[in-house]
Amino acid sequence: MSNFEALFEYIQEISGKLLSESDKQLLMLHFKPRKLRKRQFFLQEGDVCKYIGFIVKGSARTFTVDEKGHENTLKLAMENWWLADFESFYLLTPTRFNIEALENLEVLQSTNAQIEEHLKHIPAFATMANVINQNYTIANQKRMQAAMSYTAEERYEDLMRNYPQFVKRFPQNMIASYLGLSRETLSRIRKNSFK
Amino acid sequence: MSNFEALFEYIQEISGKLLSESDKQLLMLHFKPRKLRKRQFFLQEGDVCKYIGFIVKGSARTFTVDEKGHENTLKLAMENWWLADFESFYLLTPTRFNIEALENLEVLQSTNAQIEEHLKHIPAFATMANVINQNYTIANQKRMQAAMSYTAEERYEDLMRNYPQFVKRFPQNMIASYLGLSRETLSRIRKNSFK
DNA sequence: TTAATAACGTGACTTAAATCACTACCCTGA
DNA sequence: TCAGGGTAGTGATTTAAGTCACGTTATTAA
Repeated sequence: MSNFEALFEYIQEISGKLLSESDKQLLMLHFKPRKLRKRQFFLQEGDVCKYIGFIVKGSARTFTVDEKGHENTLKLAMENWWLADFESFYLLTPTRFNIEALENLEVLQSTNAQIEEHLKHIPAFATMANVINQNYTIANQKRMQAAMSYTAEERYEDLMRNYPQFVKRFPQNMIASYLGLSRETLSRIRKNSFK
Repeated sequence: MSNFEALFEYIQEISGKLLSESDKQLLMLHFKPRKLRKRQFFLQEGDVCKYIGFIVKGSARTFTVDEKGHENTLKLAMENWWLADFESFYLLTPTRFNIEALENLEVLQSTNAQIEEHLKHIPAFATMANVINQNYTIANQKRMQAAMSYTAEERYEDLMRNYPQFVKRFPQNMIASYLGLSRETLSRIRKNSFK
C-alpha cells in the first residue's frame, strides 16, 4: 500500500498535476510490487526486458560484461528512479545488459502495454513521461560530453558535484566502473584530491 | 514550398499517421526556412538555443571547445535529423555547445512554444515526438556503452557498421573528433584495418 | 565468532592513445 | 594559376590510465 504513495507523489511532483482517485486505482492495478535481495537480478543479459520498475527503496546498477569478463556499469539508480533497458523494453529484443540490486530492492513494475494504457488515460502520467524524457536527454548529453572530453579526475569531480549521493552510497569499485575507470585509478585520484 | 514536403513525409513516416491539410498549414505557419552556408553557426556557445531545426539539406555538427582549445564533436547530423541543444532549448539556459554547418545547410526551424502547439494540436506530430524520444534514448544508451567499453578501433568499426554514411560524407578529422580520438590515431586505425 | 569473501590501498610495470614534428596533397578562391 | 589554409599520413616521444601483484581492512554469512 504505502509503496504506492511514493509513486503517486513522484508522478504528481514531476508532472505538476494531481492524480484522481481513479487514476490511483488504475496505477495500483497495473503496477505490481516486487522485492529483490541484494545481488539478485532485475534483468539478465539475453532476456527481454518485459518490465519497467520504479524504485521505491534500495538501489541497482545496469552493467554489461565484455568478452574479457570486465563489467561496465552504465547506470546507477536509487529511490524514485526507473529501472529498465529501454531498448529491450520498447522493441522487445533480447537485452545486452544486466540489472542487479546493489541493496535490497523494492520496485513497482509494469509492462510496456500497461504503461501505454497509463499514458493514454492518466494525464499526469503522460506529462511525467515527457518531463522524464527531457531530463534523460539532457542527462545523457551531459554524461556523453563528460565521457568524451573530461579526464578521469574531472569526471570524478563532476560526479561528486552532480551526484554526491552516489559517492556516499555506493562502493568505490562501482563508482569506478560507472566512471569508466579501474578501481586502482579511482583510488589514486581520491588520494590526491584529499591533500 | 518543396522544403516542407521533406518534413511532412518525415512526420508521416515516423509516426505512421497521415497529416491533414490543416495540420500542414499549421506546420508551414510555425516552421521557418533558414539557410546557412558552410561553416556558419546555427548556434553559438553562450547563446540560448531558441530554435530547433529540421535538416532539409546539408549537414552539421555539435561541438564544445575546452580550455585548451580542443574541439569535441558530440553529434553529427544530416538530412531528416533535428538540430538543437535540447538542454538549452527546453530550459532556455545559455548553451555550452556550438552547432556549425559542415555543408551548406537548409533547415526548417521553430521555437519551443510553437513545438508545444504542434504537440497539442497535431496527433502525428505528438506520436513522432514520442518515437524520436525512444530512438534517442536507445541511441544514447548505445553510444554511451561504446564510449565506455570499446577501444578506439572497436568504436571506429562500430561507427562503420551503424553509420557508414558518416564515414563517407564527413572528413576524417570530424569522424575522429566524434569518436573522441585524435586525427592521428584514426589515421593509424584506418591504415591497419585496410590490410 | 570466526572463516570467507569483498573492498580498498599502493608500488612496479605495461600499454593505448595523445602529442609533437614534419611532409604531402588536396581544394578553393583571389 | 598559384598561394595558402585545410586535410591527411607517419615517425618519435610522452603520458594517462590500465594491469599485475600483494597486503590490509571491512563485511558478510554460517
